[in-house]
Amino acid sequence: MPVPPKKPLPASPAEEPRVRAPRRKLATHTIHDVAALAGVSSITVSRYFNAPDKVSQAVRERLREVIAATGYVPSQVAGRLASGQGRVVGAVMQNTASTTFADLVRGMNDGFDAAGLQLLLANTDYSQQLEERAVRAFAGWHPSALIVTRDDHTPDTEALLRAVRVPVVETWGVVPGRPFHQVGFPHEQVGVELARHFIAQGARRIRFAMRPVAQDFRAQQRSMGYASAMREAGLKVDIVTTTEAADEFEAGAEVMHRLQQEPKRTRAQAIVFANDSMAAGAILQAPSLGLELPRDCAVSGFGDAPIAARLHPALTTMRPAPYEIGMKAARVVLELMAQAPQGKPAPPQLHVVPCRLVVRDSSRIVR
Amino acid sequence: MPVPPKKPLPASPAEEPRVRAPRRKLATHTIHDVAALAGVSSITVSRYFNAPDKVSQAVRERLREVIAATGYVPSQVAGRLASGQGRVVGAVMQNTASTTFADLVRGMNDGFDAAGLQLLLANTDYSQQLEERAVRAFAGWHPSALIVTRDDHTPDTEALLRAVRVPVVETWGVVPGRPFHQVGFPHEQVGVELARHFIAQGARRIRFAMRPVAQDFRAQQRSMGYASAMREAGLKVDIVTTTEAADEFEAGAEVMHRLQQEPKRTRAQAIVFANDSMAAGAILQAPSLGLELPRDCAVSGFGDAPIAARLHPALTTMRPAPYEIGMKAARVVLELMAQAPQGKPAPPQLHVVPCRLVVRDSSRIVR
DNA sequence: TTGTAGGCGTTATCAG
DNA sequence: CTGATAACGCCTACAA
Repeated sequence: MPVPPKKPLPASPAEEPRVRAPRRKLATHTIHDVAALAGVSSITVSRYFNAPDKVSQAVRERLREVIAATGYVPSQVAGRLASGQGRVVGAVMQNTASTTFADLVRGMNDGFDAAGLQLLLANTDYSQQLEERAVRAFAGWHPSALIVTRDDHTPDTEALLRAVRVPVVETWGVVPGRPFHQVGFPHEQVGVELARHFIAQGARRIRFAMRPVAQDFRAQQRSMGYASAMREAGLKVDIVTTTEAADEFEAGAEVMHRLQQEPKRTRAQAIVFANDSMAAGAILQAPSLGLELPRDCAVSGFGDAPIAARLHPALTTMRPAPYEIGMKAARVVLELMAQAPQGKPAPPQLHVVPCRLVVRDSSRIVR
Repeated sequence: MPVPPKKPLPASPAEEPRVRAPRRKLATHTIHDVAALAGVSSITVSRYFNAPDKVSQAVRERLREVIAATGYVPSQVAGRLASGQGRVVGAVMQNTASTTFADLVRGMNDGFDAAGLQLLLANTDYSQQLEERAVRAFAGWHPSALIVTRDDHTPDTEALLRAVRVPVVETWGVVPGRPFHQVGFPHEQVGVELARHFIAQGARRIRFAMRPVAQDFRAQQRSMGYASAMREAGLKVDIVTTTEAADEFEAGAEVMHRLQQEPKRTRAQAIVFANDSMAAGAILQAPSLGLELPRDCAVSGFGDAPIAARLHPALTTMRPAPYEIGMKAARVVLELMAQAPQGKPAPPQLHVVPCRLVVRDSSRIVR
């Protein structure tokens, strides 16, 4: 006869032979506590949160009170495990600190928030290694989608992205021929438009100026667009790269120094700067070099930073729409989730959120 | 004889009368799959990830191969549920899009990343309502801590913050007498230092200029510091507020317009701008108004934005350390987690990450 | 509209 | 060093 497990000695409460220590709990109140207090089953409480219409008015009222009294909040962790849906989206950014990328994040966050998806963020400072690490880390959250902000991944990253079997959206730039969905605009086109803007005004010596950081591959893409437009027009491609040390403003100033030292007759009539900060640095430096812009040299930027319009001369630039791109990326993800609950992985599409040329004084070619 | 509760149908697998449809799964491979393939138990696989030293060299090698072959990634969701530790930190930011706050986020992210904590981000655009919503949402993730970036919460939010029974860190600013941990610097002090900087140079008519947005309560705190320093010196407090419509740069320009129209003898000798953008707007606008800075009016900013050093005159400003503040906030959280595994909730402490005065040309009082 | 049974993938506990 | 067992808190499937 097996021993009866219960109550060998009523006097000593610590007598129980093998009581396992209780394990650490995540929640103070659980759905069961709430259910018990309201006199319903726990699934009804679950429905109260996930499908309120399926719960009667009366029960709903009672639950509202109990929940308010206990301060119960459903556990996201348990819920996601049980439902088999992570409802999380991982986004890998190259540079969280710039306002442009910050706006991109804001757009995504707003888009996902409304749909109950939690955005997980990683910052890589343009490192491919860190991107790989981030993607791997996100995989463990069973993301509903992954968003990346570059198109040149390490082979391992690319393999990982396919392996997670989840929609992948490349954002900010778009380039043809990628195996993933893309939301953004073609950076080459930015270079093309700015070059043409100057070419159309009759300029022939047009320079592209950028920093040497291999990291900012988008700037390189823009420079390539510039180059192709120049070649198309039969003009000489003239890309200058600044020294390493400088920050963007400093780099812009350096470009002007160099320009000033060139003989007037052969020097660039216009400079397409890789971004607004460089262009601003150039404009701010010009007066002390005895250069008057745009008479002595027309300039343009990229980004339409708030300061662009306040410079003298006001800066001609291309205005991207980072917030809209982020929002659109979120929408694309939501669509993909709705379309393919499982099975066929929807062919990759290109979503262009265009970039606008904003013409101000700085780009006027003066003869 | 009662029926044995175990093993419902050992012999015939297809005999079962009611086979339930399989439920949706989160993972493609589980820890059990890996364990089976490697010929060990699943707990050993768990140890391989969480305590590798407790697994023999041989087994470790075998597991490495199997994991590489399957592409298995441990489920964060399941792991956190089982371990009873969310290992998540929720951070509520007022304005994700500014570089300063973005740097704050970067600091936190870097700090938490190293410790395996996942940062969850919310953006409120200075809304107290959205802050409350975000805190509530984060509660469901069983955060190890919550980070907020203001000290004036709604009563409900404040109640929520206490109810989660988790360390709460208020960051960016610090003010005495709060019930939560704080990491940052006293914004009043910024106003005090800048006012004194001008007072020490003999200026008597010193103005503080800000936008009317009630939202930026930090700027208000800085203005109060300015005011107290002025009163202390027996000088008149002169706080001007711009019109609604303008952005920061525009607002700064507006302040200069107003200044120009005042009679020279009574107008401000120095202006403490609420931030660098406003000050930059002012400096950029001045020449076209026939004002020469700092001769006609000395100015200062706040934030030490990259452009501050490149303006003419270069802008005197206060330099905060957002990245360091974020990093420190992360450290504080980690310490609190280590200190109080449970029980006594460590008395709130103040951690000041100081803000530095950076003197440049714009603040020179010329007589 | 409400309830029962059981599993989601992992780790804590206890035992070899 | 390795393993069996039982939660963790919720939700899907199915039944009433």
